[in-house]
Amino acid sequence: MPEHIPPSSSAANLAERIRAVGARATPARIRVLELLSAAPLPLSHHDVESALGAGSLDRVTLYRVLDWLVASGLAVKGADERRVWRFSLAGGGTHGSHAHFHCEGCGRVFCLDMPAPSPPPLPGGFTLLRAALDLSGRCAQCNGVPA
Amino acid sequence: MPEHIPPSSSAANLAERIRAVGARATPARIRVLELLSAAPLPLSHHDVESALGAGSLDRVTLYRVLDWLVASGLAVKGADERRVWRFSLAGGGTHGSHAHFHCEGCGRVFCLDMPAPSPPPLPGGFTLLRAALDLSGRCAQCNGVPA
DNA sequence: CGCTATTTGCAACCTTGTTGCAAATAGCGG
DNA sequence: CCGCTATTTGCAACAAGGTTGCAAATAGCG
Repeated sequence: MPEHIPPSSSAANLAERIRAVGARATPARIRVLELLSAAPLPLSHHDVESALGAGSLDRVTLYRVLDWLVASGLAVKGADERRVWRFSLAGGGTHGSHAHFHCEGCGRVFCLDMPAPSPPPLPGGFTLLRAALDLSGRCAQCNGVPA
Repeated sequence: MPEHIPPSSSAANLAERIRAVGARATPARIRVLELLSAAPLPLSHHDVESALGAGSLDRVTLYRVLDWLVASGLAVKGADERRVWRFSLAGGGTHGSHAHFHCEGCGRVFCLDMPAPSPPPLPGGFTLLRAALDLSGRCAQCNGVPA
């Protein structure tokens, strides 16, 4: 979720944003939010832990802070290709409509820019939150085509 | 992977297919293959374990059988939205064109009949094997709509 | 400054997945 | 049909990632 221009990443402003969702602006939350604001890519729990300096924040507290960020809508959580949870600031990119190509050879995922698929009809009672076109096959490299 | 007409799912034929890749046709492998053949959707390790009856097959053996199936090309492995590994028979279903709906509430997956999205342009050297439209949101039950 | 609900840290625990090794066995040749 | 050996299985132990309960610390109110 590359969103390189967060609204404001000063500690004071972050504290403000935290209080805005009705919670206490604690050092732990501010520091984690600062990190996420500065990160060009989604961070894993481990990334955050080591960026803060191991032991500087309890492992469990970090899990709770990250989950709280997601629950309060300040961050979003998604699994990467290696099934590691990664967190990034919310709001940034609704991510528009785009497709993923998954290579069955090397397992890498490529993002393709392409028009959104037309929203399909759903059974009654179902609500749609997200739609993704997932393609799979073999990438150029796995097909032996040089980059 | 709803492919309801697997090449052949009789135990004898599955044993044949296992020997064809140069390995021993053991009960564990045959039973797991049978399950995957019959499954309309990719199964998790846990799904298989409980379908076989807990304890009927050692936990570790099942991990090994599943990984062996993937290594030998009989099955494919992929992570679902909840980061759970799911296994399905390889090759079997070109799967036609249809979409999956993933409920973010209960985690269930529903198959929707719908026309295939038009095949998008791929970068040079890439080959397309499969295309799936993956929708997510909340199912009727999780929305409180009675069946 | 004092109070209380919210957060934190800790210790223990669960789940998922892996490793090493001894016992069982598929499938070969006789 | 029988024995043999490489392959599989089951077990026990371990490791990473994640969760829970509870007592101690503290943000932010008046």
